[in-house]
Amino acid sequence: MGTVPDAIPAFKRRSSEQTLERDILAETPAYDLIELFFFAYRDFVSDPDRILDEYGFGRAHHRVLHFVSRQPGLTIAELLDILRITKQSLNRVLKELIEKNFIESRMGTADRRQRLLHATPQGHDLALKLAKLQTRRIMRALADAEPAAKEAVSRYLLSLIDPDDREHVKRLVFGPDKT
Amino acid sequence: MGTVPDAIPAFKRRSSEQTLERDILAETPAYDLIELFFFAYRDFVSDPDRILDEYGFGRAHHRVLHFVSRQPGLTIAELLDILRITKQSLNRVLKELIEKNFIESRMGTADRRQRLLHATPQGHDLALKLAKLQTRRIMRALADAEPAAKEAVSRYLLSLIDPDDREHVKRLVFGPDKT
DNA sequence: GTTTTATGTCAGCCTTGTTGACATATCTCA
DNA sequence: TGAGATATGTCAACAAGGCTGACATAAAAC
Repeated sequence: MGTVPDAIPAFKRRSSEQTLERDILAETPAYDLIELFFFAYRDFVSDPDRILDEYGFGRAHHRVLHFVSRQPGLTIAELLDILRITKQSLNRVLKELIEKNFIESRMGTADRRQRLLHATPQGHDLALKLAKLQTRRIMRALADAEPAAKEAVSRYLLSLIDPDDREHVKRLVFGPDKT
Repeated sequence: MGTVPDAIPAFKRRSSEQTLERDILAETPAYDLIELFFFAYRDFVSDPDRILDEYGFGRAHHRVLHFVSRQPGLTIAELLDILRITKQSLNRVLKELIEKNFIESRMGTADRRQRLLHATPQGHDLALKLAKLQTRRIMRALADAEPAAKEAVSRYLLSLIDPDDREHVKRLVFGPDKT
């Protein structure tokens, strides 16, 4: 089947490695991973929907609240960079989150043009509630897997991200301390 | 740090296992996996956007074309079940795909009320082009990883899906033959 | 003091989701 | 065979959350 002769076992590579190489060259579509990613993400983001509905929020609000709650003092520019939307789109949902007292916007101290965003106690509560909900799903999935799976999945997801952004995301996700 | 004494090494469990258990009990948010999933999906679905634009299509068209191309003879009902949208939403994009000759709708033979959807050659070409684009990203990510990563990632994504849907998705993704 | 930067805001448009109501053809079953 | 269920199509209205373009303000930077 492969291009490597069977005669010399030492030269025989593992089957998955052969498969990988063949797929890269032929670009055989990875339908399984494409579709599983679609279905998994669909269900993953749907968990918080019910709760958000109760507050009159949508997924856009969730994303904003999540990152502000995770990184107190986040600026508008940084948030725009994370979400990759326009400031007009951001402003619509951010305004609502501020009006309903889930997020607070403080003037920057070093640079007074900046707005430093902070979640209010109410905002942190909601963000945590939603994160726990998604964590439950993640933990259930990891419980089925080998202990090494979490590391493998993390690496894989990180490698899917645009190379230019990878360092940025690493700092964001794992903290600026970790090398 | 742990609750298990260091004195008897045999009782010491692996660190990742301890971590997992603690996180399940305390529901410590899995911020890393939550956020990596967000960033990875953001970049993953953005690849096809440019190409779709050239055809005047959006992501909704992509999803429809993908599943029809993958499963010739798919019915409207089955497609609605996969995408979890309303028939009105589906119809809008499906109509455009049919008008522009990327998808063909044939009357069912056994049940003539059904529409059996098929990608045209043009439709298959576009679907394949988009799938290859996403596959390139996936393969680059897997190339960084150990050979066992693909299996681990597949399992993880599948386990993230709602339990009720898992069998359905399995059949869809891996084919109805595989047990 | 001029220019650049960070943010806010108005107005309008697009895609893609929603609900509700109703029409048609076909199948199923008593 | 005739009543009801089913698969699909369609009209209308609406909402969320993207987008562009234009313009305003305050503060920083040079």
